[in-house]
Amino acid sequence: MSTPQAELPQRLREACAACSLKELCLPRGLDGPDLMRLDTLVERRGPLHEGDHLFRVGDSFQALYAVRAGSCKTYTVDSEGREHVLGFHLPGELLGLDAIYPGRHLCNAQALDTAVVCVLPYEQVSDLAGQIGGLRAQLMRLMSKDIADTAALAGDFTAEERLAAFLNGLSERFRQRGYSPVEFQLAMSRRDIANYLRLATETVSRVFARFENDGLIAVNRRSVRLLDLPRLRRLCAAMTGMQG
Amino acid sequence: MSTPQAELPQRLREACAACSLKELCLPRGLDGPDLMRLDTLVERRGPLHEGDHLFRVGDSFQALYAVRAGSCKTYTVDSEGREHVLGFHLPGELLGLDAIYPGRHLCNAQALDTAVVCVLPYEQVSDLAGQIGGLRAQLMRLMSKDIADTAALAGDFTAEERLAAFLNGLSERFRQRGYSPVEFQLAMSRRDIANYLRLATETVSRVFARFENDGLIAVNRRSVRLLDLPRLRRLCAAMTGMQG
DNA sequence: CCGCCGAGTTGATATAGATCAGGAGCGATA
DNA sequence: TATCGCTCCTGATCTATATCAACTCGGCGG
Repeated sequence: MSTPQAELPQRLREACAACSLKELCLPRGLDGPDLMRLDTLVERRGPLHEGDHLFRVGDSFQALYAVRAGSCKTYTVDSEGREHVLGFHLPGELLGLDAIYPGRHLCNAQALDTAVVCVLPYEQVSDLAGQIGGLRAQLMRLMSKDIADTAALAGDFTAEERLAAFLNGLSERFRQRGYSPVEFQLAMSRRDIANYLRLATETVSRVFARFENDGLIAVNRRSVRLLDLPRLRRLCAAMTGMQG
Repeated sequence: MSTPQAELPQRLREACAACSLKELCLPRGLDGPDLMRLDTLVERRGPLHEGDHLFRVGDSFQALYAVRAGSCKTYTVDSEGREHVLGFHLPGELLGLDAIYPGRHLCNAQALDTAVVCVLPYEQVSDLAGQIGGLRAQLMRLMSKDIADTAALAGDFTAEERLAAFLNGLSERFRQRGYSPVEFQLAMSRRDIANYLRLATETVSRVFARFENDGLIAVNRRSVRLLDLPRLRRLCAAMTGMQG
């Protein structure tokens, strides 16, 4: 049933980038013709440059996006002017799921660095999902995972638990993509991390410093090395336990 | 295209209860035969009594549940023993969406009072969603809404904003179900509310008291009357703005 | 190469909300 | 009706994290 990535049609292979979109297509018995049909839907967009917006609050919802290269953040600015970062999106991850219900985007999506995305026109993907059970199942799974992840983030945890979970989550995602799970560059500023974790930037700085003092990590500006993954995992076990 | 509720087959009509499951079936061009097919999938379960569990963490995921009568909470207990309430579910609302991805339940679901639920076997519902575009679209919409709601809850807001949004959300949900949007009984304890909003129970008590002093609400134990809905809405505008 | 500017860090202080402690109301049980 | 056992409320403190303030560092333009 499973199809090695090399057999994916071209645009789709690009969209997949060793990621959740690969999951979207591969492990559920999509065969050549099915993949070809999905592939023909995919358009490429970009490159976006740092700070460019992929979509903004209020934009009509037409398509889901899969990050192909670079990274994005999604965020809102509330009526008091506070910025809330909803998520960071690495290659292969899907953007825009929250816009399906209202039919317009509820958040802004902005490139954190030079980024390329694949456009998945929603109506057509949905139609195809009607015909291909594996695609439908995988779409539901991705949305389901999004719900669980967001719920974990919504929980009541300390600054240390939250930052540990953040680093652990990034590590896991890099690992899945074939990059080092213990040494990587952060694409986002301290301010973005803080807004994501509901902390002040100063608190993020301080917890980074504390982790470094404790020998958990080595951090310099945006480059991070995880020195004690097991201990980091234990620190955030309570939080990751909610994500499955 | 739209079908008035009276035309729904019996079990489905029960499952709907003037709610999101009604949305699931009605407004998207499901006709009589389609509805009949969905109806035959629905089984009823209950009554559950206060404190009974509908499912528990780790249970194999077989079905989604729609509350038909009464109400439920979903919650987790983390490795430190802290309880996190993920949501409260009124008649018509769907439970268990977060379990699709991992194939097992990530949270516990417990009746807050005497409750009846409808069981929607997931595989069969998914198959049917493949055949009926309107059902598929509506399932996606419900999951999408769940993502947006959870993201709003995950945001960084004050105790007052959070409690105001909680009351406002309940009001809205009661209104949609044909009940009074300004006078209702809370099915959940202060402790549950606090765990849901990431506050201490004492803080919930105090904010209730403050709201009452300010003439916003009248509250006595679990009965609540909203006296100034516009002002309440303004208090939580920042938060509800994230939900669409 | 210098000087600027924004990002990040670090220290001092403030505060929202937690925790601790006690008491009041209310329903269930006998 | 008395007593237990909750849930809820209220006051007194405590604390994790925010806020305010100053400084450092590294990159970039001129």
